[in-house]
Amino acid sequence: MTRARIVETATRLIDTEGVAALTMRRLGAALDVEAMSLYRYVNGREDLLEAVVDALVDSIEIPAASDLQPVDGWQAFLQVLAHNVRQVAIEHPAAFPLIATRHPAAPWLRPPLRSLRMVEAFLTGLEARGFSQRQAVGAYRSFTSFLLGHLLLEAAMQGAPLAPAEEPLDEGDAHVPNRDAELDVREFPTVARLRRPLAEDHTDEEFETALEHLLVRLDLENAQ
Amino acid sequence: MTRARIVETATRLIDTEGVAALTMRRLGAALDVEAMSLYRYVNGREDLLEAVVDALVDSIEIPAASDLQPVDGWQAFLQVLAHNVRQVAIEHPAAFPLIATRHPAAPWLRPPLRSLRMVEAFLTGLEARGFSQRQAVGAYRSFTSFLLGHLLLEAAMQGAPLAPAEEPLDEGDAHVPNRDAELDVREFPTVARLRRPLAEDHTDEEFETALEHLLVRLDLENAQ
DNA sequence: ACCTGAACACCGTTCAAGT
DNA sequence: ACCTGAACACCGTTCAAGT
Repeated sequence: MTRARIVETATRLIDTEGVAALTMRRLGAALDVEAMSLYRYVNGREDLLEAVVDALVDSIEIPAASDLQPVDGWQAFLQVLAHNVRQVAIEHPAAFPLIATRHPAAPWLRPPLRSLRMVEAFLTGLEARGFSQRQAVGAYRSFTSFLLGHLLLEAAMQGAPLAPAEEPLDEGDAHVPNRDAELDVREFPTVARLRRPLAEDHTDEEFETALEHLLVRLDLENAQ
Repeated sequence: MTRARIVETATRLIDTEGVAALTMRRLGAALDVEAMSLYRYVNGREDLLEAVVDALVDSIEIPAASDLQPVDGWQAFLQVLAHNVRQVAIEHPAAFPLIATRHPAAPWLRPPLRSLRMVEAFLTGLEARGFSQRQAVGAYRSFTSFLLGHLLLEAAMQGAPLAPAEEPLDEGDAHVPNRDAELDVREFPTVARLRRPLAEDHTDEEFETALEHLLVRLDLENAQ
């Protein structure tokens, strides 16, 4: 029994059954131990969640110089890093929101790159590829905002089936928000008309093109 | 006692004491009523949270034609809308993450514009200002991603003081993540060096320039 | 019609006690 | 050194009973 093992199975429990299902007692059971034993390794539930987040962030692979072609510059660095973060988000759709939601220790540790190790690697990575100090810091800000927006949306859409369909109240049936199939064409004609294009899933291209645009933007700012 | 009043005080409770403090029993007490009474108006805690989110989303002001100058086009529409969403996020820093985290009813209801009314207004607003169907849908996607990333980061940074400082474990003191003041210069030299620029708060300009860039990008895509 | 008391199952957490 | 039983305070939720 180690803290690492606890964090591991906690992460798995979250990913398979949702954050709400992560209970000290259930986690204990999953580890064949009583809940109270966990308090030897973990400072309560909050500390456990924090540890899960830290482990997830630490599992993001940072592209080393050897991973990239010698000709590649910062663009390749950010490209690869972005996809590595995305991979973690996709692998842990239920746990990823925790990364976004829990307040980081310092105000400049921005999710999802919210660890000192991560920030250090990011900044040195960009400075090594020609960014000035201000440019590197600015890129850290834009890059994190970009990742958070896209990946949280992606994760939220994945987790949908986990939420048990809720029954509407008996009373007030009149104003239950319309679900999927039954859409009030009178009240929302435009949504009804654009139903098809709205329903299409373009997550991959969206991420790709938004990333591309961010890189262009950074390039322009650096040239100025 | 109405559902609206319940949702209202629930929102206030969340904003002042955090989501974890929103308990059926405490909410009841805040309304001078036993917790069980709430079940007449609300289908359990989950339904209540959903209602809080819906109310927040509905409170976002959508710029009407009369709010804008006649010469203003879609750019002004998106500018004003973006700032209105941001205002709600800033007024409810603790509640805003709920908007981002809870799965919307339909996969194309993207936070933070996650209501039919909102999507309808957004799409008609853009179509009325010259967007094609595809362009309007594309803009809905980029715009929501942009808002989510920026506003969630902003909200997360605001809420920081709410989180009670956690004591590190007695054992394993060696690898407690360094907090603010005591930063290991050896291990994280670049972060230490860029300490100053990193600590600066540029939330406003960031939002402004990122929004500006998004508008430019949409303009380019529309021209193609 | 609206509120409540009592009850149940399930939490997080502490601590003295076991091995 | 590590795990546990018992206990406490606090949850969400149901339902029969009150007014």
